[in-house]
Amino acid sequence: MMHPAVESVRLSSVDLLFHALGDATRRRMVSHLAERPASVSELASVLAISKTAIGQHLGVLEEAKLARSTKVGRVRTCQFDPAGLAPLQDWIDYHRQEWIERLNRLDDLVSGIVSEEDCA
Amino acid sequence: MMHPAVESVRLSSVDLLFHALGDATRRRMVSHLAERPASVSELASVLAISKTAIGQHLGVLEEAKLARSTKVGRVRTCQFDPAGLAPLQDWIDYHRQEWIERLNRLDDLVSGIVSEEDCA
DNA sequence: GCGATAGTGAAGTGCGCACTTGACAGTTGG
DNA sequence: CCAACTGTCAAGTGCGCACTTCACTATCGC
Repeated sequence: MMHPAVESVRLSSVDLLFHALGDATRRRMVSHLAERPASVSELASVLAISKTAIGQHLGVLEEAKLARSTKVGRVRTCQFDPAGLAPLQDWIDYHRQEWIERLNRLDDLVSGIVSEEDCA
Repeated sequence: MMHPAVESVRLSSVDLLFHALGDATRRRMVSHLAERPASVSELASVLAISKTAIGQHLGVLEEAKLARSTKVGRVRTCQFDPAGLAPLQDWIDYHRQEWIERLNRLDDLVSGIVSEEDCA
């Protein structure tokens, strides 16, 4: 929905994260990397897609700070970075919290009405 | 990547959740609903998209158990359901945990090697 | 009753994006 | 040194999906 020109620049870490994990293949990739680091070829073999595709997904995961990779010799080793999940956790906490505060506001409102009734 | 026929049936709650929250508009919708319940028209006005689009997004959010809605008279009121975030939280916790265990296994391995060296 | 408002259904459109293929460069081991 | 392997780039393809428009029904306020 956003204009492409707007979307291409300055995407928040939350946007990057949700977009990265919104794809089932990338989620499987993360799950695999959480168990152990892996090369591009290994991931391609496990997930049954081309090495090119793995490279593209890896780019997205790295942009979202969910993975890092280093190339030594001809093999690039990818690893999961759990710290990248933090903004996602923050988003969840924020919305849970906002919900709780909303309930509190309702409680205050209700109890206010009740006490008024008590006075009357 | 998955075959359509496979994808259409039996999607896990995690899949539904990440797909639902993978869209920026639906995330804004959730954020708004976390503050207060809203009607379809109100959401359409706030997010500046058609009421039809809101209805479609609402369907996705309800399928993911992130929102509920009830229609009284001609107005449908939508509300956020924070409990729906649980599987997402579980997913995060699981991957954090798996990472920690991986580190522990590495520690064991390293200390094992070190003690062998000590013996030699 | 009537005009205005709230929502739903069907049908279409455009584009982003996951994925492929094919060609290529760098690395390794026998 | 050559055959096999690892990864990357460029260029395409197909399809899912967010969104729209139009038409229609149901409900509200006056």
